[in-house]
Amino acid sequence: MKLTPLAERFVLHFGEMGSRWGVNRTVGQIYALLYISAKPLNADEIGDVLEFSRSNVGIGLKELQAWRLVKLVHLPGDRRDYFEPPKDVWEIFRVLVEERRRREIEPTLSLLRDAMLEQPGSEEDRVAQAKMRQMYELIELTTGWLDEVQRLSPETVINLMRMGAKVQKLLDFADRLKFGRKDDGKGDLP
Amino acid sequence: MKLTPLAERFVLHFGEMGSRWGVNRTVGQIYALLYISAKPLNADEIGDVLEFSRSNVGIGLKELQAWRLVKLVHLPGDRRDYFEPPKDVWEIFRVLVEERRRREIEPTLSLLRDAMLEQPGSEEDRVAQAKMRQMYELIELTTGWLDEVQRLSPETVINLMRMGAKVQKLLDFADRLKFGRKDDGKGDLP
DNA sequence: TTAGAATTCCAGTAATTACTGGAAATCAAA
DNA sequence: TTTGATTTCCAGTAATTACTGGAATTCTAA
Repeated sequence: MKLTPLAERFVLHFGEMGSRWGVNRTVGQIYALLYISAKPLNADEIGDVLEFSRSNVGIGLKELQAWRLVKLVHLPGDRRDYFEPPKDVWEIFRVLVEERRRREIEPTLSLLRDAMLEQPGSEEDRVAQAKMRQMYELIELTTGWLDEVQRLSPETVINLMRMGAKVQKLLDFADRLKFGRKDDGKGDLP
Repeated sequence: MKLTPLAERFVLHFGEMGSRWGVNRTVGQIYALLYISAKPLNADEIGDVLEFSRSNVGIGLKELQAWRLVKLVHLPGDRRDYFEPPKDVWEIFRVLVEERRRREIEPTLSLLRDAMLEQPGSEEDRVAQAKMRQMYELIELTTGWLDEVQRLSPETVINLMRMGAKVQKLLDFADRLKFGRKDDGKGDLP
């Protein structure tokens, strides 16, 4: 089996991009192939199309499962493992955010927490701890916000995003109405 | 010169984390060192503390400059190049978001745009194009929103983040007031 | 329980990426 | 200019990471 030129370009691109995210070329290509595939694929089909060894495909699929970017499914009357990505692109986005956070952010937060608790042994340590605290607070704020956003429905998030910076103006407006002020000097709705 | 245990832990951690972002251990360590340092450092000092060869430090610093994560500064009466990160942690955050977008997102958007314009050669191509369009729309929405947020002041962004999901409720509230409705069935402020 | 099909593991090898030391180039002050 | 200090470039080498094919294991249906 062979890829159409369109599919091939997509697959190769994700192979290259994979290396910029913590996954290798193989893994990127396998994911891209599954993403645009009309139906779930098994390891043999993937290896056949991408010309990877059977083992290499196996390893790649295991890594994608660890990322929760592909799911194992079974087809009736077929013992082999088939794989497909989550149906909804928002679901994929959510999983990506969660996994990156778990792998990259949480260990850093934990290190920063420990480091901040330590008794500084010198003036340099005191400066270093202050910088670490700044970083910690920024990450805490951002991830806390992400947590809250993830609780909203995709539709709500889409709406909020479509509003963009208008949110701030609307909030000013609501604020004024709520507290019955005439004008707070911060401008108005368009 | 030698690092305090506190600084060393931080530096080593960022070395490991570097590999999960597209930079190598060396680059991660150099950045971490500069970040917690009380004053700008030159290449010799960095190589001395981290025990890297002079060239290796040079390459690492060049990469960090390409990421705009460190700035070149000069000290009066000293010809050597000194380096320091942007002062404000929010500035660092902004730069990181921008650079990752430029390197990882823009090339993908460009590929997707091209691919979507092509005449599908088969049913598979049509399916693939539909998936690509979904991905494209999600990325467009998200990056467009990011653009708008980046125009706000850090203080405003901090405030919005602190509000978290309350934003949605406040917006419903503003919406109702604005259009003079008694109740739209979507709930109320707490 | 067994045969056959599929998956996982593993050791050796290939490919890639990172690092070093020295040589060349650049730069600023004299 | 020239000199001395500093930075950049480069080729060879080391280290890491990825890949392969086969062997061992697991699993299911008969």
